[in-house]
Amino acid sequence: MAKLKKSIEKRNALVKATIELVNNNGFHATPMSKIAKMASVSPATIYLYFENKQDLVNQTYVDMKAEYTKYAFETYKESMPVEEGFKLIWKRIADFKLKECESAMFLAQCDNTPMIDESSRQEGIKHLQPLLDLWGRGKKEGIIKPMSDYLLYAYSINPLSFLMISQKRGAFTLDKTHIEEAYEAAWNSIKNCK
Amino acid sequence: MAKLKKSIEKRNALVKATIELVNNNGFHATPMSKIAKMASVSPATIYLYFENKQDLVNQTYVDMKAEYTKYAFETYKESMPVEEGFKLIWKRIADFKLKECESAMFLAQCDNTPMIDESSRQEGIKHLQPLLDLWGRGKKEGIIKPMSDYLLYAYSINPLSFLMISQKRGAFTLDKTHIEEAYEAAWNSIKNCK
DNA sequence: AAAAAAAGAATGAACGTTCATTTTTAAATA
DNA sequence: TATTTAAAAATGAACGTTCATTCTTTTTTT
Repeated sequence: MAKLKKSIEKRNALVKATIELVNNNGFHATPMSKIAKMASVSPATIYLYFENKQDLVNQTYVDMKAEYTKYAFETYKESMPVEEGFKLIWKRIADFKLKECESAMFLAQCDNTPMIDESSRQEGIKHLQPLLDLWGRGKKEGIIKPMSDYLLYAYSINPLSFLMISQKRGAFTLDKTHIEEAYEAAWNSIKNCK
Repeated sequence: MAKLKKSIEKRNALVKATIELVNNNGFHATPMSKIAKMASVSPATIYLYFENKQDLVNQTYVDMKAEYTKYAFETYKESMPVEEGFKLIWKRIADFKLKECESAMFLAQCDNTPMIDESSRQEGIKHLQPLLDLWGRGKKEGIIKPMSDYLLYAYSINPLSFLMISQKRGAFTLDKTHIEEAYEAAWNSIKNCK
């Protein structure tokens, strides 16, 4: 239970190394020994902080999901009008995916593979609640299409992951103009056209 | 070089087993021995058809990408008007992701991880050319927003991957109505609003 | 009967994890 | 404050296992 006292910096270094190695080589090609080396730690030390490799990846996922949503909702207030609130959150998310590109890449990889345990995945989803609440409000007010949240997410949020990955692969560069265009496309796809 | 003559059924069984195991367990947890067992073949036999594990996964990826795009463009003709052509291709893609769910899942996993060699990834991209040509035509005619192809893809095609994965995870079910809504959202996000 | 294909068993390397030991930290004592 | 001491944290080497791949033999095909 009480696994605290131990150096939080060491834990962070391990999480960071995990992200970097999994991003670049994939889960299947990131041995614990490399993670340890990159974190300047003995392989045995990893097991003081994490149960095993799966636990390390699970915790890294949940940690990053929390960081991601914390950033996304930091400046949002439930009192905001729907459109303003959505724009704000959307921009924060776009911002995060550009600035904290490593974390975002790792999340994208986890979300599209079976590498994370189902329970950790569920835990990650919980953090998105404020956005779902905002959409619920938007639907009630007739501002947002009365669609499944999955559809709303697929069209207004998820495309950013694809763009981020394309950018990371060097295929193209996501600049300010692109972000504006992307926001328009996102909003157009979920807003209720009168 | 000439690796033909050998049973094509055996090769297909290996590719199919690879897809199923990687989909369910991830690359890191699909040993060659399991692939062999599922394909009812000796582990050594795999090496008559593929150079090594990486080559097996690469070829599986390129094969599935070819199948995917063949299906997507099968009924499309370049003589079609832009909007009609897009709708047709979009529906075929949606159809493929629902019917050939296993292949589509595998492709999604490959596209979001570093598990495929860059050269195979490039080869896979080539197959999308007809869609890019259609978009080029649409932009010239002022029907489609003058955006980067990456943005067009991110908003009009890629969301289907997210929906497919959500469906596969049992989170929700993608029915006929959803597909119609999804098409509207896709078209709204890329069409040029006058 | 020769060649090609397939098989199962064998191999060596790499991996996740643990063990035995040392080093560091912090509390207790003088 | 300086010294001692016990617990906690950290380590490198070792362990047992699993894996991708190869080797040798058998089966199938031509």
